[in-house]
Amino acid sequence: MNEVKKEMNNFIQKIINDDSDSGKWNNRVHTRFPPEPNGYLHIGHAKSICLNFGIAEKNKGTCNLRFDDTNPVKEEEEYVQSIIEDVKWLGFDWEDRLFYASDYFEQLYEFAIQLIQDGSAYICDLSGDEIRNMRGSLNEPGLESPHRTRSVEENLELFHKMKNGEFGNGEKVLRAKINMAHPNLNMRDPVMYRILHAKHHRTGNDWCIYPMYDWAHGLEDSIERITHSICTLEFEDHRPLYDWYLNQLDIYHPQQIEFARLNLNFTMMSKRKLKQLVDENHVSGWDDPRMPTISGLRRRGYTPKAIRNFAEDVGVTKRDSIIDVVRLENALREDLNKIAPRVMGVLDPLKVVITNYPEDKTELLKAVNNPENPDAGKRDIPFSKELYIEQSDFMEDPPRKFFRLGPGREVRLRYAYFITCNEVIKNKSGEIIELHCTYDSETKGGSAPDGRKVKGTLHWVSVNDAIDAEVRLYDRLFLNENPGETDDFLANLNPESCKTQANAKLESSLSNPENITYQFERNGYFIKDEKDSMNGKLVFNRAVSLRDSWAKFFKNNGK
RNA sequence: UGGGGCGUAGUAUAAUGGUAGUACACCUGGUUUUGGUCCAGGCAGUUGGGGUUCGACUCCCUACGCCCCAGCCA
Repeated sequence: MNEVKKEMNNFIQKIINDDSDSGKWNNRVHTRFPPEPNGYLHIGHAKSICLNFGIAEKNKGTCNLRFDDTNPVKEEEEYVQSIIEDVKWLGFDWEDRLFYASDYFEQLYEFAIQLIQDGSAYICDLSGDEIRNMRGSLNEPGLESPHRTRSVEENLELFHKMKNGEFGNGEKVLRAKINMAHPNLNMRDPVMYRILHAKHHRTGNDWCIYPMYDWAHGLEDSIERITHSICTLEFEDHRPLYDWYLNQLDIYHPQQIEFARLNLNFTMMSKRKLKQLVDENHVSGWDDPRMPTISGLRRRGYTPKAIRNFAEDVGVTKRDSIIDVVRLENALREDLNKIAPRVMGVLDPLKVVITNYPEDKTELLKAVNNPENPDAGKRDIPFSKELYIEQSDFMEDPPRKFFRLGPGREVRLRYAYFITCNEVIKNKSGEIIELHCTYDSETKGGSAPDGRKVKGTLHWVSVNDAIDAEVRLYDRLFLNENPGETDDFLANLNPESCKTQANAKLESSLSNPENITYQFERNGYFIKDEKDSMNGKLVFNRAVSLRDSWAKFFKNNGK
C-alpha cells in the first residue's frame, strides 16, 4: 500500500480498489460529471467535479463531461457555456469526451420501443393529477392505470404518435410497467417520457417527447461505458429503477454509487433559490462575488487550487453534514499565503504628515514581494512627507495591548522608518483628520541601530504616489447559519454583505494589476474586479481577510 | 406508520476484531519588520442498552436520533 492510496481512501476509492482486485471492470475507471444546464455551477458541484475527475485521475481512468439536458423548459445555452468555463477553470480536462444527453435521444427512443415490445412499458392517458392520486402513498399501494393492459401494437402506435406531435402537452406519457404496490414509490410504474412541445437549446424542435431523468440517466451511463456512476444521496431510492431499466434492456450496466452532497453553513446551495437571488437582483448576477457559484468565487479571488484542496479536505462519505465555511476560507488562505504577492493598500485612509521629513523629497524603499517565497524578489516603494495609514491603526486613547499608533507612541512603518505621533489634528466636529509625526532617520528600512524595539508595524502609502481605488469588503451573504432551511431565506440576507471603501489608497505598483489575487499586507487578499473596473476606475474585491488575532482579542476582551 | 440511508471530540473525517488518530475551531506559549506565516503544547469523541470475543468504533440483537422519497424536475 503506497502513500497516495492511504491519503485517498474514501469509501468510493475502496469500492474501486475492490473492483480492481476482483477484475470487475478490467481495471477500467470511467466516471462522468453530469450537470443539468439549468443554472450556474456552485461550490457543491465543485465537490462532485473534483470527486469524479479526481477519482478518474487517481486511478488512471477518464471522466466525461456530460450535459443532462432532458428538460428543455429549464435549460439554456448560457448555462452550458458557463459550466464548460467553470470546469475548465477548476483545472479538469475531459479531452474529447464532451457529451449531451440530447445526443442520445434517438437511441433512447429505440430503447423505449424495445421495452414496449417486451411488454414492459405502456402508454398512459391519465392526467398528471390522476397519476399522482393513483400512485398511493408511503403506506398504501397504488392503483394500476386502466391503460396498463394495452396491447403492444397499440402502445407502439400511440408512442409513434406521441413522438410525431399528435398529442398536446400532458395528454399522454410512456410508463414503465413495474409494480404499483412496490414499497419504493419510484417503482410504481414511473413515467419514462412526457410530451413537451418546447424548443430545446440543442435539438430545436426535433422532439416533443423528452425522457425523464431515471429513464435517461442509466442509459447515458451505459452508452458511455461508465463504470462508476457517482451521484448524491437522494438518488439512493432511484437505484433500483436505474438497475431495473438496464436489466430489462440487458445492456452494459454501470454501478451507481451515492455520496453526501456538500453543505456549508451560512451558504445556500439550492440552484432554484440562487436563481431567485439573481432574478430579483439581490445580487449583481450569478458571478456576484458573494455567490457560492464557481464564477462568483473566481471573481471573489478564489483559486482553483484552493477549491480543489478544500474538496479533498472535506472528504467523501454518506453522512449528511454541514461543513464550516471557514474551512473554505482557510483553504484559500493556505494557498494564497504561499503565492500571493504582497502589496500595501490603505482601505480607510488617515493622513500622516512627517513634520521633520524634507518637503520635496521622495525616496524609494525596498519591500519584500513575498516572505514565503524569496524568489519573488523585492520592489521599490516611494516614501515621502505625507502618507496614509489605516484609520484603525490610530487610537487617541488606546486600550492596553493596542500596540499601534497613539499620542506619544512610536511604531514602525513597514520597510520605512519608526515614527512617533506628536499631534492629533481634528476638524470642527472633533473628528481626527490628520496626524503629525516625526520620523527617526536612523531607522531606515525599519530597524533601529540602537536596538530599540517597537511592537507595532503599520502599512502605509505615500500620498503623492497613491492610487485611488474602490475596495469591496465582503461578508457572508446570509446571517442565518442554515439559510436554505428557513421559510423565507430572503429575510436572512445580510444587509452588510458588501461594504464599500470608496477612497482606498494603494501603492503605486498596483496601477496596472495582474489578474491575480494579491495580499494587501495586514488586511487580506484582494483581486481586481475585471467587470467593474473601467475607465480608469479601479475596483478591488476582498477574497478573504487575514486571520486577525487582535480583532479576536479585542472582541473577546472588550476594550 | 411503508421504503431507502446515516449515527466517532464543537465541526468534519480516519481507524473493518488489537494503543481511538488527523484537520479546522478553541485555549497556552515561542518566533516574527504583516497582531499574517511558522513552531511547540493543551482541551475534547465512538447515540443508549444487551450479546459474541482474551479483546468491539468495527460483528449480532435491540432501542433511540437524524436525513431522503408520494414531479409528466434533475
